[in-house]
Amino acid sequence: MTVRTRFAPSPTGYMHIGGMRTALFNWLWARRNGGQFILRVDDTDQQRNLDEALGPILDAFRWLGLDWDEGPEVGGNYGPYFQSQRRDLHDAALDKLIDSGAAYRDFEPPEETRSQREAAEKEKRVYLSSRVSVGLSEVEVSAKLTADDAHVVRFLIPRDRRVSIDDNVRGHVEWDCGLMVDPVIARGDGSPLYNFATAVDDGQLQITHVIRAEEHLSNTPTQVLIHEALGHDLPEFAHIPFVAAPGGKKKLSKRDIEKYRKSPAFQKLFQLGDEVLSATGIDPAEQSLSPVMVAYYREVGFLPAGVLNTLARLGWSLDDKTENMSLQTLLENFSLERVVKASAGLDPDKLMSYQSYWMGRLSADEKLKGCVDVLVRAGLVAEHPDADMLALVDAVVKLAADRVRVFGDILGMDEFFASTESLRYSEKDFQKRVVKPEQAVDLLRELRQLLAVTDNFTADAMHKVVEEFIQQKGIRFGQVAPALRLSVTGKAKGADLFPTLELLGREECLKRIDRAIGTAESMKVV
RNA sequence: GGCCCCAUCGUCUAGUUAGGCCUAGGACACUGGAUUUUCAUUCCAGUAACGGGGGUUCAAAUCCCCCUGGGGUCACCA
Repeated sequence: MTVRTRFAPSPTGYMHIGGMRTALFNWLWARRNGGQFILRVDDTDQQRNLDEALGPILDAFRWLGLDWDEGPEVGGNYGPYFQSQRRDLHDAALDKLIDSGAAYRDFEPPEETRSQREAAEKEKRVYLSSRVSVGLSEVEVSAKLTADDAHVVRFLIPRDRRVSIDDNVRGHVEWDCGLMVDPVIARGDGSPLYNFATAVDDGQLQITHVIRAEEHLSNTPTQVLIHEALGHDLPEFAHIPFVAAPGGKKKLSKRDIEKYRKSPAFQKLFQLGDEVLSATGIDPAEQSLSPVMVAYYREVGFLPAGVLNTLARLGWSLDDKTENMSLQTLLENFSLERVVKASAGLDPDKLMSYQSYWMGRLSADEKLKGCVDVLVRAGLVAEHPDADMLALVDAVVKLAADRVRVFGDILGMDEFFASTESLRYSEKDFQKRVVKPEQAVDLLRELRQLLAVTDNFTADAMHKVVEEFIQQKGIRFGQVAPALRLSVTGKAKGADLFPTLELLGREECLKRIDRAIGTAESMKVV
């Protein structure tokens, strides 16, 4: 039998990173077994703007390179792939269940049901459906239907049974039906509810493996029972652990973003993200983007490979030592057997480590393209840059290769793209390395004269000049380099100093040094 | 609270199905050192875990029981 897996997102306007991991495992399992991966959109609730709500989800799949064999945009033989358009299927299944007596129309007022439930809770007794409507005769039921009495359809739980599954991750799990409430499977108007619609759809779509997050485990007995009543072959189940928040054990959730912002484990990621996002004109506080969403990583300049690698290693391992895995490697080795049972916290440090690894293996062309893209978005480089600009960016990227872990890091090297006037100095560092040290400004002035007259303004030549200068003065390199770097780049850290000077060019360097000297002196006077 | 799930370094994990090769391996993070005339990179080294208690056995991280702890879920949401 062909393996068929599915991912069934509700169109929420964003793709959750944990959901993406579930989707990845589904995709991997289908592809590994030469089967099909299906995207079904669970939009039972009337969606306001489907494009807006579904677009970001499909974008996330495309970005990561996960294709789907059936679903939105591509169609397929088991469609429609929007749950809202499958109503006739649900209706037919509902009729079947009612006719066979597996489900019943419940006319009990909701308030009554609720108060019974509350009473049971108060008395610490298990609540079970009253089933008063089950005793109604056919004539009574049709009378009530004709009178348009409000009702819901409930599935009749066989209370004398136990349901069990042999979960591909969790092993044998069993439930006592005698403890289960008859679940509502459809509203009075016949519109289906999740547990029911899912069973109908999974059956009709011939899904062989339901791979989903652990929080769905408690829905499983109901769905199994509905599958049975509908005469479906039961799919295999695999309940994978959910993705937890960094440093915690709780499910990673969009609602807790503000909490995450303050969490030490998340700090560095947020800081990086805030810098890149605000530089590219996105307000990070607006919450339209956060590390809970896949799009966040794309905007900050992560690589699909880095994100994919991180996701795959969250709850799964190939063996006792393999860490860096491409999608291809994952594809060749993925197995449900090696999925871990315990929930796993997303670790931003490890994410960054995988990311750096894959960034390091990226071709020069792709790296350049990614960096240019961010620079353009940040307005540091004009759209459709000319060859000179491309060459400059390329040179910067190569010069600072180790520093560009995500494309957004290139924004931290704005000194190469800023003019003398617009270059910003880190005030604190400027004080510390230029203003405060005794002779810093004097040394800088002398050095400036030397740099102004070297034959070639190359890294090597400059290196030699500075070398001779400090020997002659009897000082250490550390007494001139920091001030020089700060004057020219505005920062205390950066790529190799001399190649940086060369890249900036003599004229620009001298202007910046002059500006720095001027600024430092005016500060000293005050 | 009911039901269900889970439990190895700070974190992600290997080892648990077939008990001995485990004085518990790897990775990230952290600390120290080397290289780098700055920062970063790179390299080397180090710190660091089987939640507790009972069994079974010649032998238990691995099997059984209990406890503790953590988590998920309990809608006419999906």
